[in-house]
Amino acid sequence: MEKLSERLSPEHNKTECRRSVNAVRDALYVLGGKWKLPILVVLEYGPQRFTEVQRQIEGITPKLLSKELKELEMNGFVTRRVQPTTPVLIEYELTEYATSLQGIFAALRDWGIQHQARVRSL
Amino acid sequence: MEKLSERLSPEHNKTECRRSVNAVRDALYVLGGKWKLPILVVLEYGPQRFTEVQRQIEGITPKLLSKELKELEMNGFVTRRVQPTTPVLIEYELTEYATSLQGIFAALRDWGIQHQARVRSL
DNA sequence: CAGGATCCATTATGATACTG
DNA sequence: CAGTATCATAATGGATCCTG
Repeated sequence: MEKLSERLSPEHNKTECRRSVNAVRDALYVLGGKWKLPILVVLEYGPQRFTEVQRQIEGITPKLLSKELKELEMNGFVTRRVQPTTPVLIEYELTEYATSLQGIFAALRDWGIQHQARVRSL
Repeated sequence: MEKLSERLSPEHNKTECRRSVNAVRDALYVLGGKWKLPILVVLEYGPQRFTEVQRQIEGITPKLLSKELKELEMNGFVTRRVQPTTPVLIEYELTEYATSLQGIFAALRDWGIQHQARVRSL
């Protein structure tokens, strides 16, 4: 891939660089932290209950899962739906807006798989 | 895009889900924290000195920058090069392996830009 | 099941100042 | 310039118990 630094003036280059950094930082602002991305990836596989999500993400405690889910809900990535059955069934699901994150999920997943292979080979 | 949950059995689905979560988690393990990705994005624009990097990432302190750079170096993403000029010139640059992260950078940057536009429109 | 409350330990991050 | 040292706070984690 062509390096940006080879085709742009130094000044333009820095401006571009900051723009990128700010975009990435804004993305990380809402997706940052240890658990948000893993939680979203789990929910990508369909609506799931609290305990289901907890089981898929080994290591997370209910306290943290609860907190992260609330933040994701506030940021419009997740919906908490209560099914009025008996007993009540509570499911978390991705919002329409969250589907815009698929590119990020895919990139992280693909790289993670490559990286796992690399680490094993060392 | 087709939903994974619509074409796979529930069991296979869960296995796949965990695989994805683990891949993402392993990626986040080396890229996690508040500053690693921003630092790598800056260095994508060419080798740069400590202070240069610091200026591009507003808010980072030298302590954190130093710590993060060391970790990135240990993980094989960054090289610290000392030019034997007078005075000495120290530059940080991405390694070959770090270029495998371009997909992640691009995904985060693109989404971040979209997200900025969305936030502004609210 | 779906969490909330509490208490404590460990990290992570931050502000400021300082050095070779 | 390229960091280090010191001090402080915030975020996160772990254990345990509790409730509608």
